[in-house]
Amino acid sequence: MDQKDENEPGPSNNNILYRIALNDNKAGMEGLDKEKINKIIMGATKGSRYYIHLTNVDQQVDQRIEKILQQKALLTSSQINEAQIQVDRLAMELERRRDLSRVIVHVDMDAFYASVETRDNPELKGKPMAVGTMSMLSTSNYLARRFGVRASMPGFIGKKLCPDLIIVPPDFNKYQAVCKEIRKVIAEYDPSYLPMSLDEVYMDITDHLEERLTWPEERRTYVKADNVQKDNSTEAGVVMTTETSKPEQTQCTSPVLFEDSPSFLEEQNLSPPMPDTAKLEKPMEKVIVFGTSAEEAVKELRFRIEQKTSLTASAGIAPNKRLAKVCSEKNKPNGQYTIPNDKQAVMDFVKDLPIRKVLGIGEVTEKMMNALGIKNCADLYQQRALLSLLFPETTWHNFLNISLGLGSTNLERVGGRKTMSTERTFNEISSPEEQYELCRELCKDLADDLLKEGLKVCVRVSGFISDGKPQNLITNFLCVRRPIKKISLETMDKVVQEMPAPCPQRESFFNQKRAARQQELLQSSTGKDNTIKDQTVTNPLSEVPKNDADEAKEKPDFTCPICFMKQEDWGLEGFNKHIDECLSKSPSSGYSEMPNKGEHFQRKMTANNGGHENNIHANNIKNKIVTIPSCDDLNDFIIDKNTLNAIQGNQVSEADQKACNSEILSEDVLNNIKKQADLKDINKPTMSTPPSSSGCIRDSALICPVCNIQQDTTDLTTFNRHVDICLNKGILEELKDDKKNMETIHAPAHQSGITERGSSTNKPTLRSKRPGSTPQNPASKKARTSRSSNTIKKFFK
DNA sequence: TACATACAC
DNA sequence: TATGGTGTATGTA
Repeated sequence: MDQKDENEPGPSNNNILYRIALNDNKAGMEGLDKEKINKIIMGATKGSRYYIHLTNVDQQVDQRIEKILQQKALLTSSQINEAQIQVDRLAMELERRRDLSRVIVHVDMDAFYASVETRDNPELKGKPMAVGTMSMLSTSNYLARRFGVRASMPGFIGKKLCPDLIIVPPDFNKYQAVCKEIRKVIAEYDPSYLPMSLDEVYMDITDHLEERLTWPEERRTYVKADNVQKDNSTEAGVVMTTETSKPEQTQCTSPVLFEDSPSFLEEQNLSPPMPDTAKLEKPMEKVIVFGTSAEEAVKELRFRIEQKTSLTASAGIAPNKRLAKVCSEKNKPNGQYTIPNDKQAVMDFVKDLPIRKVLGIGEVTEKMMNALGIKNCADLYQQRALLSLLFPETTWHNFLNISLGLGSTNLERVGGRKTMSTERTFNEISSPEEQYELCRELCKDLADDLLKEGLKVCVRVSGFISDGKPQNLITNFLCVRRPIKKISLETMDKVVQEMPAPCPQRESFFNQKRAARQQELLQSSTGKDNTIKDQTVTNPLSEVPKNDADEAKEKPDFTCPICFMKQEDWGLEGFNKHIDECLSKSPSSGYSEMPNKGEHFQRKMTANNGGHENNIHANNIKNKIVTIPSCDDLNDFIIDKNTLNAIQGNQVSEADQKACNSEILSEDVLNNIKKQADLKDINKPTMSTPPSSSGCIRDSALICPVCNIQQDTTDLTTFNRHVDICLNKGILEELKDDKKNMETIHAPAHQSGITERGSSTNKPTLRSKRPGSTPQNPASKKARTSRSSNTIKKFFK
């Protein structure tokens, strides 16, 4: 491939440069030397893992395209004609329902993070800067954009493009504070605005406009504030009598946004139209009267934001969210664009609109569409019948809506957050210690996040009931104990001070070994190398003996989980070989009896169970993590067994010496327990624990931590059953409440004043304490459960 | 249901 | 040296 091709990115090219090359589809990036910039980017990218990754991903997309083209080739004209009739029928129906009654505004702050940083640090003025890290830039200022530096570009490439680039680490607390100020202004125009991120909101100003018509002029009149950063005097009607502005203050275009790029904007004839009200355009004018139209109202809004924060915003005004979003990009920065509420105006606008400009059409979709000869919305409409035959219903319906310029006017946020997750990108790590360390970090982060959100985690583990199957316990215990040993202590410390030993139940090392061996036997004739050893090495969580996160740091602990012999001189290979041998010697049942050689472990379990080693069994272990919604926000989570097991595994900590049962309870529950029993004593290893008693409550009366009632039993199983019922009762009560809410809550958001969604992005809804359970999203509880379990579970796979 | 993919910011 | 983190929606096996 020659250089020329490589520097002409485009989805139709059969290379991935279009993914890598400068995406200049951003305000402030017009007229750049793309060839030069792309050469630098390519130089920094080619051959990297990232490049390889992109190549792979792109190949998959190409395959999809290939498939679609094949399907297309098979279509007959009669099929297409028939589809055309169906699709047009739907199009007519959609047209009939077109809603042109609302005035929707999308407000988008210009280079938000970068502008905030520059505003707060005058030294950055006039210099190319970006907010982010060497790995990733969140945004760049307009001067940096002239070098090709933009958001979603790694900082090190930014530095290559612009060696003087200053990279400022993000300060989200600061942005949040600014965001709050901005939203206060926005709420005056639409208390039910819909925040999408810190720097973006949708508003419906229809009601405001209606009301605005009745306002006297004073109410639409503003005076430039003396200090744009202190805008307490910019309230309409107030500032008229507060002569705070000074003659030297000129028309207030943002000192932050434009100080570094005015000439560029002039060159491009993109001088910010803001505010283009005649009076405002006179530099020395102090008093500004805004009109009553949508445009004027939005200009006023942007003016006030700028007065208050010294930051500029751009806006789009249109009959629906989709179009408003496109419009806000149109005259960025510091501009606005309007599509009147008129069908013809909408269609005219949409006709030449490149599909990629539409929210939801990304690189992949664009490439697929291009392969079908579709570039803009007119093409999209043209090909509607074909698309209906090639794509799933939801997808082609969406395409049809896009091509007709249709979109939602609903600013209600459906439900609250559905998942919470933590992830980290890391270099290849083969060391188990590092893997576990990462694992621990992730757990800790997630637990912290859960706690920050007011979610409480309740983990309950109970019962080592004698049933004659001790090996399950042993193998599972060994499997999970070490790898995840510390994590839980670190992650859950904020909930509970000390954790007794858990009894993890995830797929054991032993089981995995056995399964692998069986598979190996099955496949031995095929000659495939699918050895246990391989699995041992590739599955970090099955690498029990070599993965002791605590001990391996000092020296590897090669204690065989089958025979319990410890041999520090073994290498990994030797160790695996030994395990193979041991496994091949072990009875096919594998778990039917305590290994004779297991003295080491037996000793531990003897200690754990107060000397009742013969009663150590595990098939009755109950593991649960329930994260209970706090009284004031967010979701409930029910984390699945595997997750719990993993976390419990970490909680083992000094499990060898401690009791095998544990309870990790919510703070409230824990407090209850604390009142009833001395936790310090509870967590101390004891040799006098009755075999069936919980390690947590063995020295005190069995008082249910949920209902707080003393149980008339000393039998742990019975007790646990009771606690189970109690916990479930709680959930059932919540479900009942939800049902009640469904029946009683109907008032639309705007009827109840400022709504949650208007007040905070992070706490998405005020309408319900538990947004996921609101009538808007009755099924979300289940969904969340599944999602949350997935996200955590992934860490332990 | 679980997982993969696409997308946004 | 080096290409993020978090969340949602949707399709598919």
